[in-house]
Amino acid sequence: MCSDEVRPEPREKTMTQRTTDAREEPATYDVAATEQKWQPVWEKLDPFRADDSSPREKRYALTMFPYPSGDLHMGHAEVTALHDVIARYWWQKGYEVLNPMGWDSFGLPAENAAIRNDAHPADYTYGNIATQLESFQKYAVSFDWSRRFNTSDPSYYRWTQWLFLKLREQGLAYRKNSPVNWCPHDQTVLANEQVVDGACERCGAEVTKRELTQWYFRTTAYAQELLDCLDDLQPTWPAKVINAQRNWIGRSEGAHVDFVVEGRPEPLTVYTTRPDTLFGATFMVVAADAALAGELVTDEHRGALDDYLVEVRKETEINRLSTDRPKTGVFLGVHAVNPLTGARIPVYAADYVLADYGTGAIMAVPAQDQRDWDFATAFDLPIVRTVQPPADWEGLDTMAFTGDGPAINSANDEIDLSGMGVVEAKSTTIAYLEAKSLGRGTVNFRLRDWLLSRQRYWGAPIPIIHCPVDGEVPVPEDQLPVELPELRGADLKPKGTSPLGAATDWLNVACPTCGGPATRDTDTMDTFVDSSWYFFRYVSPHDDSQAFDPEKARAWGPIDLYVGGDEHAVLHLLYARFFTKALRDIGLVDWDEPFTSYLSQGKVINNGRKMSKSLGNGINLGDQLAEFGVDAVRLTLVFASPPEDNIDWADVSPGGSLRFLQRAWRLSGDVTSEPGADPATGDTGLRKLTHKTVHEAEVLIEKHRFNVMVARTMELVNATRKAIDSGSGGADPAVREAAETVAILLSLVAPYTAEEMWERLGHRPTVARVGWPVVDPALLVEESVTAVVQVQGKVRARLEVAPDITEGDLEALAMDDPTVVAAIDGREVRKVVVRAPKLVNIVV
RNA sequence: GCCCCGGUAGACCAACGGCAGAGUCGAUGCUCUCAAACAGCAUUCAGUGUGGGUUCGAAUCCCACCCGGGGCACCA
Repeated sequence: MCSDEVRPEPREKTMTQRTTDAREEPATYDVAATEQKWQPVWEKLDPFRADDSSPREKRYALTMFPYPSGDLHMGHAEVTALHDVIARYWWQKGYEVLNPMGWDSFGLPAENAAIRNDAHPADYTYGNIATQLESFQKYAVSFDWSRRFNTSDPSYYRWTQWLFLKLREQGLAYRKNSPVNWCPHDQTVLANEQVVDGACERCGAEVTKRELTQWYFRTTAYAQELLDCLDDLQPTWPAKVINAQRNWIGRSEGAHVDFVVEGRPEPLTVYTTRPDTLFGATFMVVAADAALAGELVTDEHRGALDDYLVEVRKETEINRLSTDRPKTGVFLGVHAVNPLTGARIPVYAADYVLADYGTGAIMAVPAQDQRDWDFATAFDLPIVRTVQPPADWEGLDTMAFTGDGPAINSANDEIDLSGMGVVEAKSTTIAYLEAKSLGRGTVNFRLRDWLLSRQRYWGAPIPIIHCPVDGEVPVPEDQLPVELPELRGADLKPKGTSPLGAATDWLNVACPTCGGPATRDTDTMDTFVDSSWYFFRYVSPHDDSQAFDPEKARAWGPIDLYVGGDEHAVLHLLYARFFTKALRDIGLVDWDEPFTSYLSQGKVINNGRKMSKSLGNGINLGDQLAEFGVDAVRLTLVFASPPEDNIDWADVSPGGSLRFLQRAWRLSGDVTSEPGADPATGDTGLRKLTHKTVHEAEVLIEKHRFNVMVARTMELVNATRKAIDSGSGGADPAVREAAETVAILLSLVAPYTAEEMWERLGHRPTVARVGWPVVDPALLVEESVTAVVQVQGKVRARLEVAPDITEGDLEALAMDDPTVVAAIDGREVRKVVVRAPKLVNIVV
């Protein structure tokens, strides 16, 4: 660290007890000793074990399970601290809470680390899991550890494989040959969701395309439902996640239009969102890398297409996505006929049209589409305006007009769109095309099927056997799991084909159908498959007869609250939603959606920047915990801001958090009444605040305003301190009630401090399960409130009035007030707005 | 370019359309101390990004713009 001099003093000074004066209570408690003291006690009490047969109402709280790369970091600390507020609150409120944790332990980092260190991915993985488990336990999150599992355990991935086969039976998993995203660094294919701005989501390498036969999940089968259900999730999911998913699914409405191609029996069908502009279609473009291009091209032009394809395949995704790149393409030597104008229009192949969207072909309308305009300009093709731009529009000779306006040049003997706006012209055209069987209105989605095979080692093998006679044969269920071959000492370096192919003993098997020689599928599944169903497994994690127990799934689920980062806004959350719907249709569950509500937490950053090795601004969680203790770090993370905001570690003060915790703890030493003392005999003012605080804390926790809940707890601590020092004193039972309430409130955020307080208050552990304080409604009622009297919106007087004062009484009182009378100054009162009991506004 | 979210004291953040300030950090001063740390007490500082509108009344609702964050994007 570079700033040693300005850092807080070492631990002994800030954290140990002060024992200078034997008569005085110690001013602070020893954080490290407290942590060591309570961990074994809690382990023995096991207070967070979820009981399937409990009669209490059930709640399922889930936080994203970690990938085991090294020890826990600030991000884990934040998400679990926030999540634990809710989970512990639910326990206190009397629910039976399922709050499980495990590890998402398949994946590339383990494999890459193994390659670097000449070790085995399993060693790296299980070593890190042990480290993280220990850290989690010290961090005192209310997880039910009896339910933990790892996705890389054969007892888990057996069921990942089984579910794959179930989806395949339903036609939801299939293999096809297609141009796919290829990461040249990791030497594997990637799903669409894993390509970010043309680069590999994991390693950042520029993605290229390859033509490969791969396994897919048919996510598009649920495109509409995935979109529709977002409406139901809207109130309980963050807007940004809903928005991201909507954009990703990308529904659009338009039409399929059939074009007759000269010398070809079947039509060339295009998808367009602007059927109203069909009169302006002056040429057509098919995706250069689509099979269609090869089918359409004449022999004369085939050479040119092949040359062009070589160029196209060389382009990286990043270049291809650049919109200011000049348009390129080749003429295919064929013509089609515009069904409305009868014009003969040329057909081109170009790389600005995508093979896997719509039909892989478009009608080009240069006057109303900028991309088509650019192509038409480059290839000197005709441009016909069919929407009239406004008179003062300056793009008339230079660009496409995509706005609304009256249709022009849009009439033939049978249909006349002239003067219609875009919306009307669209529906009129679609109706005409449908009547003439030339096309039909249709809906299209941007969402693609999920490419799930990976050419890497550390994942669940795809349970398929390829037989020269029987083709794709599923591995029989009783032979699951298909275990990963050990391949210890083998070369796992990415070679573009799966390392599993090298395990010949494993590879070669008898075909389950015909018994002849066959080979296993050598690809492994994307690790997002593992995490798409893990929340089901937690309901019956040790069941070796089924993936999960449907009865228990019904009893616990769906998940009441899911907490995680928004880097998974589309990836994991969309896949998990897809899996849930697929499993529902298979009949395994009755949930439509897995996550009833979702809390997306911000990131922990430092000095305005993301923490990173290269910037050297990383904050090490272990160091923070050693310096300030678990509770202070947790409190800091919860208190810093609303959960969804980023936390800049440079803006917060774990030292301040520790000081607050010590202040709170000190209350427990100053309480001199006995446990069970009747608070009703105590100071009413403090009691009112205590009950109000509990009441507000409930509302705030349910609204996920944890930072404000902590602020309210701080207020209660301050008021209790004041009561002890200069109020009713430490013997007042109301002070005990307040201190005990503080301990319970803190049990959600600072479990060690809360437990220590609870013990000093004369109770036995654990404070985490004593139950939420019962609010006495009588104590929430104020005897008097301050009413504000405004004249012309300016505050002129304050009146102490009864909370149930009538509007008439309040108005009379206000009009009698001398300062108000002075402010009115004899002017005519035009209007009096009364909002009893809080406000009167007099307008003159 | 299209779509979401946000902008309040020096910093982090609060405020059912009704007194802009709950809490924390920082700074400053004081008390305690031989001195310091710890602790305690007190003080400090914004009129809510900008401009309009609705309203008796706007940080809050509406419109436009600016700035920041995020999603989508050669998706026809």
